[in-house]
Amino acid sequence: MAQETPYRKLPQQARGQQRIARLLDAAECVFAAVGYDAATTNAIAAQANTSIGSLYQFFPNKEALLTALAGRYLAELRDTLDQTLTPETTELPLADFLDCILGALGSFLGEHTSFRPLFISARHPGHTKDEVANAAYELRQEVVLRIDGLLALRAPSLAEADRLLYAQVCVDTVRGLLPLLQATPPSRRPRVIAEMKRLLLAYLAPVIG
Amino acid sequence: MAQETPYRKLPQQARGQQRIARLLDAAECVFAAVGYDAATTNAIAAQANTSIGSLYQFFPNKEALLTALAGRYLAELRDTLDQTLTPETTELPLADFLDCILGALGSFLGEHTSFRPLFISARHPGHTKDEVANAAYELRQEVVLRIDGLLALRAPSLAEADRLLYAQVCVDTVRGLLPLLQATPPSRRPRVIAEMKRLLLAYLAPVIG
Amino acid sequence: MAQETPYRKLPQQARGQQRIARLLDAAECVFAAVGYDAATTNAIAAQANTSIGSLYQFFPNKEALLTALAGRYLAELRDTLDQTLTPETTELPLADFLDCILGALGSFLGEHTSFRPLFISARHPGHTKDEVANAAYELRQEVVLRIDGLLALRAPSLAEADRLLYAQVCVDTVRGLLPLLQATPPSRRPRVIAEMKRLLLAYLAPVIG
Amino acid sequence: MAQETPYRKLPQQARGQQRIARLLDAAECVFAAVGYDAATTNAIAAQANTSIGSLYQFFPNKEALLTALAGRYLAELRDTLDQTLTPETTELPLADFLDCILGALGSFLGEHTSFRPLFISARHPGHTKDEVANAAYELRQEVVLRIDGLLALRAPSLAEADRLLYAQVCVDTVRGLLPLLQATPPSRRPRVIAEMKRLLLAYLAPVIG
DNA sequence: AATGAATGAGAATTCATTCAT
DNA sequence: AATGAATGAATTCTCATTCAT
Repeated sequence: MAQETPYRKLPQQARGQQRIARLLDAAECVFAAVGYDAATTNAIAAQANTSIGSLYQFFPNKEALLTALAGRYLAELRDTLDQTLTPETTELPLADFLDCILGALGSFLGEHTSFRPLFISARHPGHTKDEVANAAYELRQEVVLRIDGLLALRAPSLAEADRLLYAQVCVDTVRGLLPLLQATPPSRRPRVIAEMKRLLLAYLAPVIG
Repeated sequence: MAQETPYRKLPQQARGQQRIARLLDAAECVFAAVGYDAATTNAIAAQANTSIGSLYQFFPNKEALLTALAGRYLAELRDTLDQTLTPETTELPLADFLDCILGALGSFLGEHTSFRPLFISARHPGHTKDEVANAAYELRQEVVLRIDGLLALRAPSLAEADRLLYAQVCVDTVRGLLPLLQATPPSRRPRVIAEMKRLLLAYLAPVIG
Repeated sequence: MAQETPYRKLPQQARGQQRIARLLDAAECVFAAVGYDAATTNAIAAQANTSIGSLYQFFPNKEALLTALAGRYLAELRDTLDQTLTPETTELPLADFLDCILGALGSFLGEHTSFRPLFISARHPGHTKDEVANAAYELRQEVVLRIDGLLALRAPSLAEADRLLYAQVCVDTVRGLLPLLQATPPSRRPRVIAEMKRLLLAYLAPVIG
Repeated sequence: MAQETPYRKLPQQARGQQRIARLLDAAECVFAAVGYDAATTNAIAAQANTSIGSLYQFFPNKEALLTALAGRYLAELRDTLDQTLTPETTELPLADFLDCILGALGSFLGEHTSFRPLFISARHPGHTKDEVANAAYELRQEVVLRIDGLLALRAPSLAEADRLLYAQVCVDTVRGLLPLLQATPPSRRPRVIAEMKRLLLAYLAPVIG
């Protein structure tokens, strides 16, 4: 889970920091537009208003952009979760607790559109080189661990293995339903979200107090 | 849903029929090994022990291989579902009913390992050219419609729109959980499957008799 | 100028003769539609409602189709010229004589649309493999020799070399002007043809009685 | 007549400018040797001592090379015509006037051997994608317009439409005769050129003062 | 550091021609 | 003879990555 830093060199100067941020913004934009495979490093450099040479000054290869982008998402995701999922959340009734979690995730997804493919993408066993899926896995695991932590507070008597399983099932269920949510016209999305909550509530209620 | 036949020409000779099958087998194999994007038509031809020219005699391009493969899966899937999901299934208690459905899908997935990526792959809004996701969508919709049909028999009083939504939620939930199942070591898979069933049962019980 | 017969084998049976004719018709059609280079032998076979195998039964390669087609044109051209350019033509005033020649060539071109590219195409020195240009050259030479023959009757005192040069200049001039004629909207074509005649008349009058 | 610049990107570095020139030289050479259709981009890159990647860095496709080459010819042609066809030329007797024009064109053709195929090539109606013919058309039209302009000075009383037609007839006549000139052994070329002049003079004398 | 030109392996696809049936 | 499947060299073009300036 711990990974080498994807950067070729950490720039000391502020200008470099900005350039990295611009490159990541560009990568986010291009990945979101055409997908990781179809994205070209030249297009990313162009989108960032830099030269391809500069891109490779900071990132050793295309995958490093993805990794760094995932890292940035991870940091932002942690921030969001830190702010919305406090230990007090644990005290809420289960339905409200779920609302909190789904709300936090939902707003994050809403604000980081290109995060969605990363969050959704599934690992295909065998495709060892599916960088997107690997990066996605790590991001989801972060959410899983958060939820696991909250469940631990809320239902201390649960066995650790069970708790982790419940958390994973919840996250993967949400992941599975996200495309349906996307494909649904906005007017009918609340209904889908309601189903999502009902599903998770029905699943968790028997095991969580 | 029905699409133009992806074949360039339907071979009149038996030899050609076999070669098409061999090419599809090869495509299945290569797609499963490295994914659609990374798969090369040359690799597929080689895997099929044919020349690249023969491949293009029957398939106008790489996408056609995927489409044809999805078509073959669809036909086989229909067969499997026809055999395992009879109207009588409807009479079973909900838990057994779910066992049937999940069992059918599970055995199909088990026998067609490279079908899984297709079944799992999600559409990323915006990537209009994501052929895998598009093909996957059609395959899943077939399952959705089957389940919808069964639900109609089982709970005739349900509104059609609700029924379809329930079916979609179930299928996408399973889709979401499949990677978890894959990533779980075989010894612990029964537990995951049990959770899957519990999840779906808890979701459906309140709305299905 | 004499060339090997382009046919792989001269079919004894009438059926084969017909098939050859059909193939040449098809080649004419396809060459006219997309040009020699872009024409594919498969397209020609398809247009002829035959199999590619049959095509190669009669023609050893693509060039042979062109050669045979040129041969057929040559025969037809000779027929046309035989009928329209009789020795009596020689007796006419020069203007009427030119009318005859241009009329004969014009009607032939009108009836054999795909003959035009062949007639027009120029040899590019150096492109030794420009089959179209080579075939075209032979066709034009036939016309040159005819005109030369007529000039010999009409102006017996001319030196042979001069006569041939005059004939060649006339033919190449017409060849040069044909694209202009084609590009001119039909309503204005008579004007272009009139210029063509004026040009040739002004050229020949001083040297031909 | 003005067309989009065929270049993919205008190189900012001097090195790139040189490389473009080298690539165009190579294209000129290869086109001249085997013709546009048979020329391969790899051969052009090799001839230019560059990698195929560099070629595509500057030219998006093979046609762009032709277009750029035609553009270069056009610029050079304009220069040549500017220098040789001054308004004073108009004052000369018609025979000398023709000498000037043919001389200018002749020397240009002599110095740019691979320009000839471009200048000669005819549009075949229907072959919409005949890039060579299209490029050739533009080059010839430049000459036509130049001659038209000179005729306007020389014979101001001519109707514009007539003038343009005369100019076109002259250019296409020359175009038609060029292959004959090429095919003639050098020793006899002056004779052919003399005929060419006699032809044009006889054509123009009645209409131009 | 920054730029962007240079590289070339590798991808998809075509098509003339051969050959098994 | 007829059919059409099989072949594979050849072609155009891409793009991750390196390197000279």
